[in-house]
Amino acid sequence: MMKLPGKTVERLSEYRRTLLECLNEKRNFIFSHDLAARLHITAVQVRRDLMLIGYSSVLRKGYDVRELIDTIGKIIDSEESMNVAVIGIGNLGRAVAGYFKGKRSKLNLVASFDNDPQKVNRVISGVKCYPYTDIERMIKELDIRIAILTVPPDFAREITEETVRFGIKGILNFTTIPLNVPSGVYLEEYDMITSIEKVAYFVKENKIY
Amino acid sequence: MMKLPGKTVERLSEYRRTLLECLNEKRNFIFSHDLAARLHITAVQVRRDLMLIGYSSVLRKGYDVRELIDTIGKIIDSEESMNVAVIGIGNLGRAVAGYFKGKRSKLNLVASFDNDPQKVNRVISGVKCYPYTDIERMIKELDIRIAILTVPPDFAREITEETVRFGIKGILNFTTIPLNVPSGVYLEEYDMITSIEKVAYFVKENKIY
DNA sequence: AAGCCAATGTTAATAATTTAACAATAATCA
DNA sequence: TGATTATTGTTAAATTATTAACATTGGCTT
Repeated sequence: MMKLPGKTVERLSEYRRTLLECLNEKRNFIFSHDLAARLHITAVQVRRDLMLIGYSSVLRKGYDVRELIDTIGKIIDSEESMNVAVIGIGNLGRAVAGYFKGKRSKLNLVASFDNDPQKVNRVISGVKCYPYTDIERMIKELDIRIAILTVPPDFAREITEETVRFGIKGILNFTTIPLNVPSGVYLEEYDMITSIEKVAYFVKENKIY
Repeated sequence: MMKLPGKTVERLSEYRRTLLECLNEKRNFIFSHDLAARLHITAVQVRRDLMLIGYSSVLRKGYDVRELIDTIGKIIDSEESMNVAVIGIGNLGRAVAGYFKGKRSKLNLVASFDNDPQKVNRVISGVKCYPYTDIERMIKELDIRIAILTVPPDFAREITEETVRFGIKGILNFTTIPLNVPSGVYLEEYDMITSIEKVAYFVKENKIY
């Protein structure tokens, strides 16, 4: 399987999320245009993405929800499950940890890290919290591949450098500090202020006050 | 000023954030390639975006940091400040509220909403929390234009319908439920699971275990 | 002060992404 | 059963976004 465009990967994740909702609703089949409508995109987009991953429905009663969930999993999930840690278990860190609960998928949240003595060595939002001094040991012991960074900005660069040195291969950075990582490490950054400012801009431009 | 592409708006927000960091570092001028490097994009991208907003540096000693911050503000901020509310003041809601603290900009977080009796009528992360029953009154009284949605998924659709009915013009949806809003209301959605799955996918594809 | 250098603004080219168009085909129904 | 409809997979076109190319210009050097 050729490497997919990032945009397509994102949508596949969204398709799966939506399909799982369908299962909840006891819907076993879904048309491309239904799936599209739920995600505010076009049916062509859906069909094209599924084409890219080589999925065919055969039936004309829409896609088999369960089957498609599986197919998407085969593409975007890793063979065995991958371990994840949240670094900085403040409000955002706990929110992230909460999102993992009850979520299927091959991603296991196996640890969090923080320095607050109130938190260290306790289970918070379902994950054990370790002190930063244990980070090297735990990354190796638990085979952690992905770090979700929710630390205060001042601390972001330092901790990133460490996690990378200790073997982390992917970072999702929620801090406001842009990071630099060596090649071979995948970095995804998200700044919620940017999203809010974007909303504000388009609200302003609509001028429907 | 013509309406800008969403991508450019996002980058402008990021430019400003970076420029504010520059001020912290007592840097008063910055070259396009410096700014670009900090954000992992190209210098051409920066120059092109600035061209779009009609900014010229005149100097060849880089952009005047303060001036550029102002210019970006003139483009992406609204004339008077715009009021924002966080709906659902759980972990994620508190994290969002925390991000607002110490942030300049024309966006004021003026309220949060929740139904937990532990939270209602108290100040949490710097904002007063109101019960959902007050939502109509407060949106109008405080002239709230933007809602940041951080409620449990089951509640997302219902509360969205209400906020829109009561006059909200922009929604940033952090829940896992895709929303539908009438035209005239701007909707931005972000699902952190998608980001994490994207990271996992590219880690897997790199295959540098 | 003349000439070089470095950085900019802008147009043109390229690449990526989305959308449109349409042929193919299973399901439906007269 | 045969025609019709609805939906799919896929190629081609259009759009959007990024990058390259380059002329311009202020500053610096000698």
